[in-house]
Amino acid sequence: MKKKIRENQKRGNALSRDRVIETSIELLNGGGETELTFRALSQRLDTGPGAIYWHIDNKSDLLNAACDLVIARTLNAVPKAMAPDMAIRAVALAMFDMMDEYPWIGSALAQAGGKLPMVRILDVLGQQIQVLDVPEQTEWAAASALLNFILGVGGQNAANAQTAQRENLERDTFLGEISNEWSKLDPVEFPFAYRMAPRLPAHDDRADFLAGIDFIIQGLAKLKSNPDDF
Amino acid sequence: MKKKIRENQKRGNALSRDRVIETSIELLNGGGETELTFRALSQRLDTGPGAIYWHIDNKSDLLNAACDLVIARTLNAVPKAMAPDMAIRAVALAMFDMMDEYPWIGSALAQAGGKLPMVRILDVLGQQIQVLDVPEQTEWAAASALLNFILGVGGQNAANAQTAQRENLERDTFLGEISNEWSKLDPVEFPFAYRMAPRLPAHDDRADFLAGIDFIIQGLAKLKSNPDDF
DNA sequence: ACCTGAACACCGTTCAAGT
DNA sequence: ACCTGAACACCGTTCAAGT
Repeated sequence: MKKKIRENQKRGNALSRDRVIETSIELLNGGGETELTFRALSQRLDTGPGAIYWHIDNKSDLLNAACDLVIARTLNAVPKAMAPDMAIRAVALAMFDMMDEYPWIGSALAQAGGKLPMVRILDVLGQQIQVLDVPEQTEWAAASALLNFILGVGGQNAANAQTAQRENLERDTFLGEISNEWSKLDPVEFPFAYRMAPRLPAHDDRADFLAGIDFIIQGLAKLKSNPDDF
Repeated sequence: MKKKIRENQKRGNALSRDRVIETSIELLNGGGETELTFRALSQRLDTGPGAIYWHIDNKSDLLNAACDLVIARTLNAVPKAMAPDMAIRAVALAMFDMMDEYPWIGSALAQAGGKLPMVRILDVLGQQIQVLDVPEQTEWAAASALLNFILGVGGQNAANAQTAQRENLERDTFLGEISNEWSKLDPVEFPFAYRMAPRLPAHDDRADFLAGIDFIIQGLAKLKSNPDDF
């Protein structure tokens, strides 16, 4: 039996942190978090699982780095030369669209507290908040309110995508199922959900997201004009 | 060797869905998600792993049920006979305190899209939104903005708790570490985070959370008085 | 310095067999 | 109807051994 030749290093196919991360992103984009295993990854990189550990600390480091790369690229592509409130909307929408297209990002972000990917988003938001000229002691609360709302939406989106994948459903039929479940709830115990059930399938996630961002921005504006309310 | 007698069923120790869930909550409260395994659970219930599957579909069903029980109890204990905006604050704070004490709740919520525990929170918020008398087509956006913000904070809290546990740190020293990392960031690339770093250790999570809720409520109020802005 | 791949210590889940 | 516990098909991670 011929020995398998795999001298990647000498043939210019050398493993590198960047290649590991790029390939991880391919796997994640393709099939979500479930697809990213050290075995699948090493197979695609034509190497052994152990080799990856030379370039990466552990799985959470890997997920974090993959997430960070995608977020940095996305944030860089957002034009920000506009009024601060518009820039905040633009950044938020870019995050929404990214997490909508690649749900794994939302759950990766949820796992990385205070880490670089999160800090990137926070910082861009915070810069605009500064331009908005809110009182200094509320800058942090404002930026992290926006961030936490974005992370919350991204997390829910990721959870929905994963359930839909597990149950092998299209996104639309998945929403239909939830609507159906909600309409079977006790209208006395769950009046709101029961009432919202029929609206669920037709509603526009993206518009709702933007409305949420607007609530926060408007709340900030009100604080500026009426600081005694706070 | 004496045969181990374990006729739980006949001795009044019969397994039941409720007992499985209560015991799961004990494990989760004790050591977070890492502690909840079918092996640990079956050991504590003095049975085999397979027995649990007679009462429960799978792990996500289990986590969901545990989460739902805690949330239902917490929500029931919140007094809501007050002005709607105050009731919203009370509910939100109750959620915050619960997720602060038991971080696993935040991550369990993040995994359960559209499921009962989430619907409970949404519904209580939505009921108060209705009393607030916002335009009908923004009720949903308002309730889900509040919900997503709460879920975002809970998710971050859970992530922080887990990192702190993994690195065996107290909550305070953990914040100190993050502050330290942020102060080493490039102040040109991350001006906001760099500037916030020194404030991080002393800041009040709970107050920031409440401020975020207030931004949204104030944004809603502004919408009411000035609907053309939207 | 970097890679290999078998081995380790876990998981959730299944299922034939028991009572 | 309910429980038992070995077995299955996976994981992430380690590490002696290679180049």
